[in-house]
Parts: sequence; C-alpha cells; structure tokens
Amino acid sequence: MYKSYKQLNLPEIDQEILQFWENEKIFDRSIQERDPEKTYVFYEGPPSANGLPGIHHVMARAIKDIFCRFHTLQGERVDRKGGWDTHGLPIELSVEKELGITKDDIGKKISVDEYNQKCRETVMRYKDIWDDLTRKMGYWVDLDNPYITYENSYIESVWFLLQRLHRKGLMYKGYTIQPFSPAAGTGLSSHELNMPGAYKEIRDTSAVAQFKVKDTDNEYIVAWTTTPWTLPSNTALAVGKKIPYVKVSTFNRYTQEPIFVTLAKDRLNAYFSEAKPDMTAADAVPGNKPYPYIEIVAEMTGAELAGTRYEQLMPYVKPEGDAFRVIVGDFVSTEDGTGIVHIAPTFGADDMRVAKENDIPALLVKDEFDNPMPLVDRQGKFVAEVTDFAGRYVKDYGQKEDRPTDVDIVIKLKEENKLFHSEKYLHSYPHCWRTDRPVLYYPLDSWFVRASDYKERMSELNKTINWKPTSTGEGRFGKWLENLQDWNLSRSRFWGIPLPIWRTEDGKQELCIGSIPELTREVEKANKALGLNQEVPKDLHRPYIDDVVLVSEDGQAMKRELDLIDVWFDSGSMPYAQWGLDYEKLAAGDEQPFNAPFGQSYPANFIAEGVDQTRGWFYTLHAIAVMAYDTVSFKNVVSNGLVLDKNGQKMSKRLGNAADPFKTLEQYGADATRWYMMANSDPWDNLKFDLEGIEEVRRKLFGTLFNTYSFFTLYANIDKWQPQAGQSIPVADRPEIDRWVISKLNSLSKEVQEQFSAYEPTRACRAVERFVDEHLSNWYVRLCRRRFWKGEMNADKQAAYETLYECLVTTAQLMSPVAPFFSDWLYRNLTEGVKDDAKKEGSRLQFDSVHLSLLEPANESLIDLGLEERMDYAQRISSLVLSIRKKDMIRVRQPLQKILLPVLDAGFERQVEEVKDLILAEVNVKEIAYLRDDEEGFLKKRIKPNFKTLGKRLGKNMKAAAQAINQFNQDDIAALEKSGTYTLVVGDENFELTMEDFEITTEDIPGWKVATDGSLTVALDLTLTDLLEDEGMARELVNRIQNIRKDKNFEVMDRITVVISEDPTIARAVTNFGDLIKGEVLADELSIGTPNGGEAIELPGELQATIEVNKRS
RNA sequence: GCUUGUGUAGCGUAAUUGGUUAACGCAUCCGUCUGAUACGCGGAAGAUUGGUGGUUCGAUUCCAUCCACAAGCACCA
Repeated sequence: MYKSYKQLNLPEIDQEILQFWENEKIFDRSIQERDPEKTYVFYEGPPSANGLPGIHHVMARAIKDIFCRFHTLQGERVDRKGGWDTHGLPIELSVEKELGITKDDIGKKISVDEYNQKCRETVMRYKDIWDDLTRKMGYWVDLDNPYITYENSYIESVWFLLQRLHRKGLMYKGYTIQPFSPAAGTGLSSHELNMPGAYKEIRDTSAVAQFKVKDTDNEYIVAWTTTPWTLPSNTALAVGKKIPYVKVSTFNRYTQEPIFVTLAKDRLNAYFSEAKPDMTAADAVPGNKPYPYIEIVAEMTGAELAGTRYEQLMPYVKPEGDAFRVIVGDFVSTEDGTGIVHIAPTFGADDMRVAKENDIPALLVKDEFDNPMPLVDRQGKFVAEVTDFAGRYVKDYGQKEDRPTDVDIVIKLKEENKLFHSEKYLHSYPHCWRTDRPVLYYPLDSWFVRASDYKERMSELNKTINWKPTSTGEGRFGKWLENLQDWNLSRSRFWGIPLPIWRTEDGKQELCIGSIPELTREVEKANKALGLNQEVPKDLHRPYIDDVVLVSEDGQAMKRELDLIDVWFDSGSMPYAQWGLDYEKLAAGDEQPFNAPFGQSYPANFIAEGVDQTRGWFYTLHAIAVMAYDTVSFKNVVSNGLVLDKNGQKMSKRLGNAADPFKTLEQYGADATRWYMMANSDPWDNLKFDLEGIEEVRRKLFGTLFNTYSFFTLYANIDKWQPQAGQSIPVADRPEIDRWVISKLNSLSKEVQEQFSAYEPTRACRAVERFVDEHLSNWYVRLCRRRFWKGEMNADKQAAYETLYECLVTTAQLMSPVAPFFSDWLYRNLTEGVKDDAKKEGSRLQFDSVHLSLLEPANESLIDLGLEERMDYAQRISSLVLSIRKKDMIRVRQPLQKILLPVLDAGFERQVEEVKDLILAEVNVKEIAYLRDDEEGFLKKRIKPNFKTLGKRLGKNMKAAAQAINQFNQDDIAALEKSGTYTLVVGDENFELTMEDFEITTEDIPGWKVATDGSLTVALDLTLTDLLEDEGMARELVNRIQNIRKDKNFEVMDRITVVISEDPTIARAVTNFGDLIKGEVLADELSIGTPNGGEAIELPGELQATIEVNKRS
C-alpha cells in the first residue's frame, strides 16, 4: 500500500524527513557510499557565529547545497567540511560593548588575556542557532568536524602560508596613509569608516594659499585646501597634464598688493568676476565676493607648468630632498578648487603616491627615539618644530581653545600675503564612529603583501574561472585585479592571528615563523643563546605569543611585530588551513605539507557566496592561491545577489522589514522557500523576497505534484499495483500518450542535468515546474484518468501505472537538489513497498533515500521530438476548439460532430491523425476532417514575408518587399502555392523566392466558426442533431449522478441503482444512451419512473428533474 | 564622484541572442469543467519594453547619452 494523505503539509514533511535523515545518517551515507576517486570539491565559506543568521543566509546556503546534492546524485563524492570564522572586528566590538569598555581599556581595565578569553567565548555564541538553521533548511554540511580559525592548527597553517610569501620576498613593512583616529589613538579600517554615520557634513575653514614662484617678485600659484593644517607639510603642487591654466594679473584682496596668480582656466570664474583692465587695488574686496582681474598674461597646459619651482609656504621644517616643485597628478580635476592641488605626502594617500612617483620628499621630524615622524603627532597635535602652533590640536578633539588651529593658520597666511582666499566650506568628512571626532589621514607603519607583483598572473588565472554571473568575474573582480594595490595585512588589535614575524631592535634582521615545530626550535635556540627559560605558548594568540623572544643569527634578541593579520587572510587560507599541517611532510620539505585529504580537495570545483564577498573571500582565496602556489583555488563560483524585501528595500532590523528565516521555514517549509528563491529569478539578481511567492510555489508546484501522487495512490492502492521488474511493458508498446510523456520526461531530465551542470538553477527549476504542471498533471493525468479507474487490470492500465510511476520517481530525483525534503518524501513513499525486491535487482528503486540514488543520464532513445510536436498540436487544437465552444456558449458536455482542419503540409495531417483520439475525447467531438487545398478559394489565406530568411538576402529592399507581399490577393497566394516559387521585383532587381520565404496561414473558412493560434487554424461544426443532443443530455445526467454519489459519500467502487423522474427529453436520452450512463456511474439499474425521494436537479434548457440514487446492497 | 549591474502590464519573470501580434504566472473581472486537484480550462482588461538620440530594411536585444534603483570602490585637494 502507498501512503495516502489528506492534504499537503510541507513543514510536517520537513520534520518527518529530518528525523529520518538523522536516524539513518543519510548525509553521512551520501558521502561514504560514493566513490572516493570521483570527488567534487566544495569549500564552505566560514560564517561568523557572532551574529544571527538572516533569510539571505538561506539563499546563499541553498545555492551551495543544490550543486553539492546534484553532484552527489551524479555519483560523485562531495565532502563538505563546515567552518567558522572566529576572528575580526565585529567580535571585538560586541565584546567591548558587552563589557562596556573601549580599545583603550584593554591592558588597563581588563588584561589582554581576559579580553581574548571573552572573545573566544563570544564568538560561538549563536552557534546553536546557526546549526539549527542549517538543519531546518536542509543544508548538508559537516558540522561535527568544522575548521575553526582560532585553533592553533589553523593559525600555524596560516603562518606557514605567510612564511611562504615571506620567503618569496612578498612581505614588507611600509609606511602608508591610513585613516587614523587621534581621539581613540588607533588606525581605522575602511570597514569602520563605512559604518553608518561615519561621514558627516561639516563646515571647515578652507583656504586658497598663494605659493610664490621662485625667482619672481609677486607671481603665485594658488591651491585650495579644506585642511589648512596640512599646509606646513606641503612639499609639492599637482596639476592636470592636459588641463589648461592661465596666469592673470590682479590684487590680493587682503593686502591690496599687486599679484600674478596661476590657476586652471576653467576655475577663473570661480574666483574672478570679469576682466577689468583699469582695475585698481580698491576693486579687490575681502569676503567671498569674486572681484575682477586685470588681464590674462599667459596661458599654458599643466604639462608646461610642471617643473616650476616655488618657495616653501610655511618654512618651519626643511625637507630632505628636492621639494617644492609643480608635478603632474592624474587625479587632478577642475571640479572645485583652483585646479591645482596642494600635496602633503604625510597626510594623503594620493599625495604620498604622487610624491613617491616624482621623488618628492615628505616633511618629517625626528621623534624622541630619533624615528622620523610627521609634523602632527598621534594625538593630533602639532610637533614643537611648528613653532607657532606647537602643541595645538589640528582639529577639534575636545580641547578648549579660542579658535580652531585652521583659522589661526589662515590668519597667519593672510598677514604674510600668502592667502588668496578663504571661506567656510561644507563637505562630508569621516569621523571616528567611536569618539565622533574627525579622522585624520595619517602615515602608519604596516606590513604589506606585495600583491601588485602578481596582478597580471591573478588576472590571467581569473580568466580560467567560471564566474556566475560572468559580469562579476570580468567586471567587478577583473577590474579590481587590474587596479590591485598591495595588501595591507596589519591590524593593531588583539583578537586575531598574530603576525609571525620577529625582528631585531634595529629592524635589520627578521624571522618569519611557519609552524609550531619551527617556533619550538627557535625558542630553544633563543633560550640557549640568551639564557632564557621560555616555552612555546599553548595558545598562539596574544598576549602569550608577544612574550616570546627569539634570537637572530648574530645573537641579538628579536621581538614579535605586534600586529595581527587581516582576518580576510584567515578565510582565504581555508583551502589549506582547514586540514592543518602534516609535520612529516613539513619536515620532508613538501611545498604543500597539509593533512589529507588536501591532495584530493584542491582546488575547489565550486564555491558560492554573496557578491559582497567579491573583494573579500573570493579575492583572498584567489590571491593566496596565486601568490603561494600559482594556481586557482576554485574553478566555478556563484555569487548570489542580495535578498531585499518585497518593495526592493534592503532588509534591516531597524526598518523591521527583515524576514525571520525560522518563521518562514516553519510556515512554508524549507522546500517551498528554497524553490521560490531559485525559481523566481537568477540567484545573482537581487531577490525581492515576497512570502506570497513562496505560497504560490507551494500551491502550483508542490500542490500539483502532491495531487498527482494522491491520484496515483488512490487507484494504485485499489488495484494493488506495484512496479515489478521483468514485467514492465516496453515503452515502445505503450500508447501514444505514454510514450509522449516519457519523451517529455527524458527531455526534462536532459535539460535539468544540463542546467545544473552549467550552474543555472533557475532554468532547471522552471523546466521542472513546466513539466509537472503543464505536461504531467494537466495533460497526461487529465487525459488518462479513465485508464486508471476503468475496468480490470490489463496491458493498457498496466502501462498507465508504469508511466505515471516512472514520471513521479524521476521527477523526485530531478527536483531533489532544490527540494530535498519533499522529493525524499515522494521517492520513499513510492519505493517503500518495492525496495527489498529492488535491492536484489539493483534498480534505481533500491535506495533508502532519493539522496543516495543515482540519477541516470536522460535516455535519448526515448525522446521523440515528432511525438512531442504532435502532442503540442493536440494541446493547441483542443484549446482552440474549446475557445470556439466558449464563444458560442456550447458546453463541453454537449458532443459535436466535426472538427475541420486546414492542412498545413503533408506531415501535419499524419501528425494529427496519430493524436486524433485524444483530441476528440478531450473536446467531445466525433470526428476530424482535413481540408486540403483542392477546392480553390474555399480557404481564405493570409501571407506574410519570412523576415528571418528574407532580411539577410534583401537588406534594405526588405521594406518594399514586405509591402509587395502583404498586398498579395488570394489568387496570388494560390499561384505561389502551386508553383512553389516567386520572382520578386524590387526596383530593377529580381529575387527568386521559395516557399520558405513566406508564412502562409489560413485566416478564415467561410461559413464555419474558426479560431487560430499562430499557423494553426481550427474550424468547428456546430450543427446539433437529435442524437447529439441526446448524448449531451446523457452526459449531463452522468454528471449529476456522479455529484450525488459524491455528496452521499459513496465509495468509488460502489454499485448503484438510479431512478429519474419522467420527462420526454430525458427519456429519449436514457433510451439511446442508457448503457453509457450506467457504465459511467456504475449503475446496475437505470429507469425512468417516480423517484422515491431523491435529489432535485437542474438540467440545460431549464429542465427540472428528480434523481434517486441508491447504493446496491 | 568612479565602476558594475538592473529597468518589459499592478506584481514577479520570458522572449530561440537583431526578424515583425512582446510571452508566462500571480492579482482583477466574466464564464466554465471536475469521482485526483477550492485545481484546471476559456475569455476580458492591463505595455509608448525607463527617457532621448543613433546604427539597421528591421531594436526589448547593439551603440551613445540622460534618468531611476541597487551594489562595490573612492571621498580627496
């Protein structure tokens, strides 16, 4: 017996199947039972269990799950090691928030030890919730043996990779400009700068300073800045190579002295009102108002201007090198300012870069340890050397001063005839999210990976990766690689992987450690040399590792560089670090000394994450693989889009529009949710997540399939039908419609397998939807219903059962990657009773779960495109007939005599003839007649040019040709059809056209009711004879009696007796079609008489009658 | 600001890669069928394919430009 259910309950199925999977260890078996030689490698990008999972995680993980399951289905072995990302800023932040401390307090209020302990506890806080989601959504990943990035074995593997890069000379310590918060005393990551609210609109004092050209009396180059405090550090001016500049004569508005100023021609109007040759000093007014200039005395391009030397603006400190030159910068624009940019290499990233390119020195002083430092210290104060402003904060850091330093600098410039213009300027400027104080761009020491050295190689190898969608790989990722900068590895934090570099005091000797054994050796060496008694710490994190002192070759003590590494390096190392180091291989000098099964699991066949990982995980995986081993680390990558709310807004807790993944799964089930996400749109498009869409999927796909299954079980249980090996009817011997649906099924199987192989889940899902709804349920089952419930078991019935059964089993397999629960439920219900036998025979029904089954390639020999075509005709012709009936209000139960079909071509008639019976039964018509063209002029035809074939040949004559062809009359068309060729004359050119250059359709059959669909035309004979009317009435009676049976809750197989009240029309119908009625409603007796009670019914023609239906005892 | 992507009926998506009635589903309205299916079927209404220009005999499709949305990267004088 097949299990039958009252109604579909997907969440209940989830529960049941989950239990089953766990009890029978199905996930484990789905890996263990596969050939270890045939692997499909998948990498799990580690989530952080520090935050709660959202609905977008369901999306991302559904994608991962689908392709892993699909490849399992194809017989491959897909190991799926889970992982946890345990380091990083968000974790530190949540710990600090909880403890109510700031970074400053670490080491003071709380020891680093305690702090890190707290991080370690916090990081797995939501692990249980994550595991719960993983389980409930049906994501199969190994959670029992995950890699965890804070474990020693992981850390030392990362060290090994770092050491490998170090040995290749790819790591260096350098000075770069980074966002820095003086108030908090820490550098900030771009992540922190992009926190909401970090950029604020503020009003700054801006200045246009006058830089005096060397060896002139009063010629100046003017440059604008919104940060006057950087002016003492100026060492160059940048211009645009092709930008035109002008030198104009005028007066200084503050000193009234005559001056010449150079600025971009495009910016002239920003500072001057007009040319006024008779201008006097009195015309130069203070304030913001532009005033005139006398005249343009010279014009030049930036390229010509470059090389000009000028005097230092604020000569507090002398530079070491060739400074104070005009140089060319690619970033210079004329959008605002003067088109000339003031360069202070210590306080701007562009500045530093362009200065380096032009050998411009930075302005530096020596700190107390004789190390170079900029003119502003780490607290944001000017150094002593900047005498006028020494000790003053450059920005507002809570000091109580009369005036901001910027204003005093401007005043000083004004007095010295060095200021051309000043005004308050409103702009957005980054602030430290913690202290709310402005950020400075400040040069900091950092460790870098020379990623830019591998720029070309990374691009090259990237081209071998299959990106979904390609635009992300070529565009977003490709462009990023083209402009690759060195990777800043340093993070001055506490909870993360420590940089394994030890240096001597002078920084001249350094050692990069690549494993715990190596560290042990070095510690022993140091102990001996320095007389210490150190041990390798049990935990490689700070602060323990900071205490380790190593020794250089010449006996100097070496201390660890205090930085941690960027957490992105952690996750990018997972292909190697998830397995840990194999010390034997390491000792043997293996270049890839990682534990098994590293060799079989590198590189990955497939990874998937959100697009936001393009420059995150996708990049770090790629960069590390290319730099360390000159390979790709993944061959296929799917980057999914965002999950937005149904209005296209980003989901956020704040807006309250975030969908709760648990509620969604609980209410709709995992399968409907997953299916909706895949079928609705390509996963790389943003998804407008709408619960109604899930409901629709539940109804249309799962509901339909459930009903199809219910239908099958209803009759299969009555007939006690089960598939039996060796007894099945060869497909070739089955009826047309069976062969058709089997053909469709194999076409589907082919399509679905192709699409999944090509990482196109949406296309695969839509193909399944179409098959289930349009073909299986609403054509095959609908037309075959009678075969299941009519009569005794015979070959035809047997064929019907087998066909439907095969369709259901294959469909379960095909949909199983996306809908793992329902498909398993379906597969198991179908195979439960036959599994034992199937095991003996080794058939595909033998498996304990659909996820252990093997999906065979589509059987192409069963695909019959001709058959599919004629069934398509049948569907369309039926639909057309029904539409004519509808138009003329003739109900389907009323039989009609004849359908008339104009013959399109010889093949058409043959095709339709094969499916004639199906059409006639479906639309309740007695016969089909074909109209050939013998009777000229009977059919009214329409002709259209075939643009596809003609367009190429005719080119611009196409328009004239189309016009000529559209004007063909019926005789022209007939002549063309007879000869098969036509000579088209356009202008003085002749074109020989053949039949395929035209599309001829039948437009009308005079005297008949006609409907058309594309090239198909159907006419219907609406004449009603008495006999037809009687049969129509008989069918009405069948319908009423069936309804009564149903109302009375009779069993499907119950026999009945029927008495109908007297009426001449009814009597005639009963006389002529009594046997038909009896057969349909399973009546042993049918009579006209006086019903004893019974049901009152209405019949067409406003006929009233009473029918008495009784069960036969 | 730069880069990338998206824009088709109220909503969600198609369109054989440049070929002529722009398709499907949901929702709405009207009608209808059913002994698996409150499901199906039939019909109606609903679109200047974001705007403008261009290439072409022909553009939803190619190009340019603008607009809107989203993301990424910058944010700097």
